[in-house]
Amino acid sequence: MERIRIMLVEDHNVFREGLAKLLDTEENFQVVAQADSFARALENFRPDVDVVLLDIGLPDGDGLELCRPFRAANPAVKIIALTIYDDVTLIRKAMEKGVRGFVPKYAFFEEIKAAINMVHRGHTYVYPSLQAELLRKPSDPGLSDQETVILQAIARGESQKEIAEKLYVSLSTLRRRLKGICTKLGVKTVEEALAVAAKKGLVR
Amino acid sequence: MERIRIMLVEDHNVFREGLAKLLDTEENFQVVAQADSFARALENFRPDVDVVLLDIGLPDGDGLELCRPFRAANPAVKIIALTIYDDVTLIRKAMEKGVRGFVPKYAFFEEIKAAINMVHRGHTYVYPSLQAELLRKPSDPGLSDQETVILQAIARGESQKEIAEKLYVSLSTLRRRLKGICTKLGVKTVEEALAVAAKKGLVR
DNA sequence: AGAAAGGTGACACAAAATGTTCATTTTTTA
DNA sequence: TAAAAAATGAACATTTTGTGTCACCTTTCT
Repeated sequence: MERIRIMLVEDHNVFREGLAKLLDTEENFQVVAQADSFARALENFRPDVDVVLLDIGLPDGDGLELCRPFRAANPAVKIIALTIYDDVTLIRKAMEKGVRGFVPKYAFFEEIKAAINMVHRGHTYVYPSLQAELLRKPSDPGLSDQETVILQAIARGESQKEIAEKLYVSLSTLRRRLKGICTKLGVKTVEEALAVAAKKGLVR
Repeated sequence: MERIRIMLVEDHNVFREGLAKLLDTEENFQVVAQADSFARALENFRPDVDVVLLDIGLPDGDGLELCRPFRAANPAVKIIALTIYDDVTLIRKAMEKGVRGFVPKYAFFEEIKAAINMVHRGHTYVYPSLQAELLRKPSDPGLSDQETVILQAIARGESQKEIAEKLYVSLSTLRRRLKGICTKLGVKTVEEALAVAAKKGLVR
C-alpha cells in the first residue's frame, strides 16, 4: 500500500519534530516536507503532498491563507488545521477556505492519525468535542473582518476617534460597531471584549 | 551509563507523545512518567525521576506550583520549564521556585536534549535568546500581584469604581496603579496594556 | 530630629467613552 | 412601486476615564 505523503507546517519546532517522528514510525505515513513559517511553507510545498497538517497561528501570517496557493499547486491536496484555539467560528472560516479536517493541539496522536486517514479517503474530520459545539451553536456569527480590524486597532492603543477617521466612518458608526462586538461576544465593556477576543485568538 | 529518567508534564497530548517518542529514541533518556494536568502531575510523580519537563501553562493550575511538592518528594529533582511565553519576568519567577532550565516551545529537540543534559549535570540552562534578554533588561519589574489582579478585573469587564471599592482603595490610587501598569508595559492606553498582558500570558 | 522619598486620598479639570434620540439615506422585502 | 428594515451621521446629556495638583501620613536615611 502506498504511504500517505504528509507535509507539516508548524512553528513550534519540537512539536513538529515530535509529530514527524511519530508519523514516520507509522507504516502508512511519510513526512515529505516541513515548514516552520508562512514564508517557508510556500517555499517547501511539494505538489506530491497528499495531506498538509497546518498550524493556523503562524508568527508571520495567517496559516489559512496558505490554503489557496496549496490548492493551486495541487487541487487534490487535503488540508487539516491544527490549532490551540477551539473557536467554532474559526472552524467555519477554515472550512470555507477548503480545510477538510480540524484537530486541536490537545488531541492525541491516535486522533490525528484517524483524521489523516479519514481526510485522505475524501471525508471531512472535525474533532468530536468541537463537532458537538458546532451543532450546539449553529448560528454563532463570529466577528467580521471589519470588527476584527477595530478590535486590533484598540489593542494597539488607538482611540475611537482615530480609528473612525482611519476607517472613514463617523464616530457614531464606529460606536455602533463596538456595541455590536460586545453584544456578539456577550460582554459588557470593550475591555472585556478585548480579553475574550484575545483568548479566542481573534487578535494578536 | 545510566539513562536519565524523565517526567513529562504537558497538557497538549500530541506534543507530549511526540516528545516522549523523541526522548525514548535516544539512548541515554528514558521517559518514566507523564501527566496531562496539574492534578495528574501530583498523582504520577515518582521519586526516582531525575528531570521534569514542565509546561507552565496548565489548564487546571499554575505549573510552577508543582515545583514545591516535586522537590519535597525528591530534593534532587531537576525541573525544566517549557512554555510558549518568553517573558523575562516569568523566567525570573520560575528560577525563584527552583526551576533549573527554561526552554520555549519553539526550541528544537536538540536544544531540549542539551538542556536536559546540562541540568542533569547540575548546571542551569536558559535558552540563548532568552538569556540575552535577561541580560539586556536586568531590571524588568514585571507586574506585581496587585497589578495583575487589577488587570484581570478589567478583563472581566469591571469598572474602575467597582475595582477600587473591591480592593478598598480610593479611585485616585487605583488610577495611579493603572498608570503604573501602562508605564511598566510601555503602552499608552489601558486597552493596549490588556492586549500586551494577554500576549505575555499575565492574564487569563 | 529633620530631610527625603514613597504611598495615599481628595479635588478639579479635560478628554474620552457611553447612552439616547432623531433625521436621512440605502437596502431589502412585500 | 411602496412599505419596511437596516445602516449611517449628527446632536445632546451623562458617565467614565485620564491627568495634574495639593495636603497628609508613614517609612527610610542622614
